[in-house]
Amino acid sequence: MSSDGAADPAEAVYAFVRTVPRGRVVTYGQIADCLDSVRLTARQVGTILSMCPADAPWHRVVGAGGSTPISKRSPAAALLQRRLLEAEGVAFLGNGRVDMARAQWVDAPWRDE
DNA sequence: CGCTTGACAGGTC
DNA sequence: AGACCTGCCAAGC
Repeated sequence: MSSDGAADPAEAVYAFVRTVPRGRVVTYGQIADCLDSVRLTARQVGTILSMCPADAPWHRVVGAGGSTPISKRSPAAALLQRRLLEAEGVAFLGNGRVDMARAQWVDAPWRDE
């Protein structure tokens, strides 16, 4: 129905986070790296996610290292995120960080380490 | 058209 | 270990 369709980077981000399975998280940079089709940067992902609609599991998106930068803007949002993630079975570290080693979801085109 | 801002990332001090 | 700087790139004014 629209001529643009996939030209909307925001929709690509929402679509990506929707593909994240329950109990798994992704980082802003990871999204930007996988969505190279829309040439996004980690910053844009965050900005877009800030407008995130209710149908996008934004709580599965965390910063690098499993931190939640939203905590400075909205501590309530960070708490909600942690709540939702814990409810999904995501492992948390003692300092309020996600256990990336276990919860970070890796898509196919992940480079060799 | 250009400066400012921004849910980031990584490095340095 | 916390504070500060740069790079990235797009959207807003």
